[in-house]
Amino acid sequence: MRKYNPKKIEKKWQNKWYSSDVFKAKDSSGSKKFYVLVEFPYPSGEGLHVGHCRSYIGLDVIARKKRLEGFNVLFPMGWDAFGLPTENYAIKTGIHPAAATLNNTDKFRKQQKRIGLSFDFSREINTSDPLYYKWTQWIFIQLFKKGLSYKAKMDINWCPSCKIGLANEEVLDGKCERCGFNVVKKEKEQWLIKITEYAQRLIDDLGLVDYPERVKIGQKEWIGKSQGLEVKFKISKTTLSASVFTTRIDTLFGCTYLVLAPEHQLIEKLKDRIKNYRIVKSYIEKAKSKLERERISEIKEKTGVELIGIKAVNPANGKEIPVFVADYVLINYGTGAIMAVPAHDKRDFDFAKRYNLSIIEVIRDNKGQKFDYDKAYEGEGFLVNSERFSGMDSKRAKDKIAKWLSNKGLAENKVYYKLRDWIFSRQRYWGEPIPIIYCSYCWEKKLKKEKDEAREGYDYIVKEGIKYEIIPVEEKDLPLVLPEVKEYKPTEKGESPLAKNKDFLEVKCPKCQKQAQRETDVMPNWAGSNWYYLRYCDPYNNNELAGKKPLSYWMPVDWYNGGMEHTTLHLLYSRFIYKFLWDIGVVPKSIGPEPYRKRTSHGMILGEKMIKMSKSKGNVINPDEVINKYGADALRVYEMFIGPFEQAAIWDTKGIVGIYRFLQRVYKLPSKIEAKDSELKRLLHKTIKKVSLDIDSLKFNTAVSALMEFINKWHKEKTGLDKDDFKKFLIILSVFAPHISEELWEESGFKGLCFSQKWPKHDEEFIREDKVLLIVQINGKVRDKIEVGQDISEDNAKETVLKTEKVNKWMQGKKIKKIIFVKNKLINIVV
RNA sequence: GGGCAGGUGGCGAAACUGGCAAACGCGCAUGGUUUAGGACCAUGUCCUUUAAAGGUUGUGGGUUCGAGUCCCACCCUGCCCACCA
Repeated sequence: MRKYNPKKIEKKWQNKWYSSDVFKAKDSSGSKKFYVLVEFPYPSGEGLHVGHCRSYIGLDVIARKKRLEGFNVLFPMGWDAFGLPTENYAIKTGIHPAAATLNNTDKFRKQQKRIGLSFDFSREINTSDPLYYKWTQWIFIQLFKKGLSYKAKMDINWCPSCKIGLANEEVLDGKCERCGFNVVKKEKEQWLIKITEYAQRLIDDLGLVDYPERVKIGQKEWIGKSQGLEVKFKISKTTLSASVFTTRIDTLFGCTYLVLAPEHQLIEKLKDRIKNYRIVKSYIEKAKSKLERERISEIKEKTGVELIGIKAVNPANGKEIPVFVADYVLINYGTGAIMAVPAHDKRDFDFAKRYNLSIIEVIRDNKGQKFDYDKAYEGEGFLVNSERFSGMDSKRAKDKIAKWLSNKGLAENKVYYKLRDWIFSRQRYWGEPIPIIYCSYCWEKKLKKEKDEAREGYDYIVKEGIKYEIIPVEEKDLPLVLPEVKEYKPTEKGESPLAKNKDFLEVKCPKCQKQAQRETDVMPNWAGSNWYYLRYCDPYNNNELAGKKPLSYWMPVDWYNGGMEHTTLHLLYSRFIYKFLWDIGVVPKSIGPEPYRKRTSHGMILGEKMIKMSKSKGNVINPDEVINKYGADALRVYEMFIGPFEQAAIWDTKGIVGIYRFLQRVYKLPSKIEAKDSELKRLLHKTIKKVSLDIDSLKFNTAVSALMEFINKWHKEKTGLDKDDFKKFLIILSVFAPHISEELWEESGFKGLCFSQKWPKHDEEFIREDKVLLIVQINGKVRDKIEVGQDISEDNAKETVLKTEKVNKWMQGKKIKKIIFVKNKLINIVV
């Protein structure tokens, strides 16, 4: 009796594959290329878990199928190795992050090979390798040279526990994403990247790519474009004015007060005229020091202080209105000031109610329902109480009022984005050192004119009263290697541990050779991961980020799959960096302005009761355990069978048993090759058709079930398949279960590897059925099913059906009103 | 508060442009095989009912010869974002 022994089979084939070059992508090839990319993992100490595998296996199926279809496939793997967990591990254990990383990547690679993934490991990259991050630093320098990176003092989210500045996206609910500590505000000098400059293009070019609609929506929402009007409100008895941004200029007549953000500069300018300045000042101080957490929890409780002695003028009607400072207005969106229309904005309404401010209805909904002063009406409608605009439709009023104000020079069209510049500094150790040098001598040498034109943050910085010129490291001196340090912890002041390393900190200025200082911040995780797919095209190039020739051949990425959680930020950042590199000609123009042609996202794999798998909950499933028990093929097929690829799925180890049974059944079949049976042949061709279509549309689960149905049928039949058809079956099976397929291929005496055959095509001739099952309905209810010839005519069908016993029984004493006939499917008699 | 995804057996899930609801798998039940367990094989398994028949896709309505699928209203779950003017 044959026994299915996955351990033996899998080891054997993995040895063959990984010691040969079957998975290697060839840079020059006559055939068409196909670039399949999966997000590279952060090599944590825990190793791979079954969630990673879902993406790898799914795209491995795609990659293998594309190869069988004759494409020259690039399917690479690498490591996103910089990052906090490894650094925290170093702080705890004293083990150098590089050593830990080496350990972890070895582990990951080994695990991936145990699954039989067809990655081209000869192109493996590692973001913490100086030969790689040389180019990450190089990109930063190019950004700097184009004025797209700058240093600015800003309030950052500071985690007092991790002693690290956090990006907005790392703050969840006012707490540090990693340690859960409450985040506070802290002013720090940070490097920023001007992604905002690309906002419009990042929206527009979404039209060029094949992403799921929800991903496109996510990107657009994050960029948050809004088109509106910037309107000037004069401050009474002064020459000053406050600009506000609004998308609802049609509500202008309902504006009954103005609100400034606490950080608004106008307050300082009006200092002497504000009668209650002390109270205002203390409100501002309090607002500024508020923790993120408090601000969020106080959304419903809007607070503010009136600037007594100050009035603004509503440009619509010349009326004087009060001015407030309140922290529900944000300094970093729009102009940092708003015109408040309490009748038609919920936030303004809440505020006006609290401080007893007047509320004037100016928009009435189209049903003409009167405003009830109970809550704001935010919809559109027609104008009331708006002088000569009253009665006008709100859409038309927008244009009219905008024109009227523009002609008076009081307003202009404006577009704002929610997207902010990207904070690119981390006061940490385990990251790419930012290749910047600060030289005070160079600054002093500058001509007065140059100094006048210089911008802080772009050309110079000020540190403890001294000005320094910002000078990028010379490109020939890259990589700027991350030095050894004694301690990996940030300093008490919250500086990078690099600041304590004198050999690193002190450097000769590349311009004047005098004593200068290095930047000690490092880059965030994103830095290495937003251009890695370019490096795979040419991973060993030491003169360029990647050569033009391999880039032109391989790019763009044809299919990129990754986690749902990366579909906004990682995707946006990497699209931006790509566009920049494309603009400066590093990436050939011919590739086009987008890096990824198609993006898909796999769903998460959850533990029991829909709980996320995590180390702390102890419910992480390690693929090794599964492989030890059932084999890699079973793991692969199970992960594809578990549910729709793009939806979350619940892991159930018991479910693998069914897959194991299926594979076992497959293994025992070969004795049945020989005889011919047209029914089985027909099913095979149907199966080929379904599996081909399903894989292309990411429906792996139904593709697997089609394979099962075929095997079940074969298992029951007394007869088998001929050799050619058996080959076809093995080939379509091999993308899911490559080891067992290869073994059976060899055992059957077929030539070459199953891996390098041709993907079979189904033959419609074989699929065609002579007879079809016609559903017979009476009044839409199924009453009978009869077998009729393919393509039977309507008249024939009627005649046949009306003769049958069952139909006659149901028809007794009833008249036919109508008959609906759907060819080869159904006939419905309406009585 | 906004956006997105989803709601179908005991469970994971199928159902192409409206046309046999529950394919495939797990689990369960009965029988066979086995020293026993496991494994394997066979049969059955949405609900009510012996059957005939009827009912059933979160709830309520609508369109249609016909609705899990389309339209309207509502309820629930998950994820993401959140004072963005």
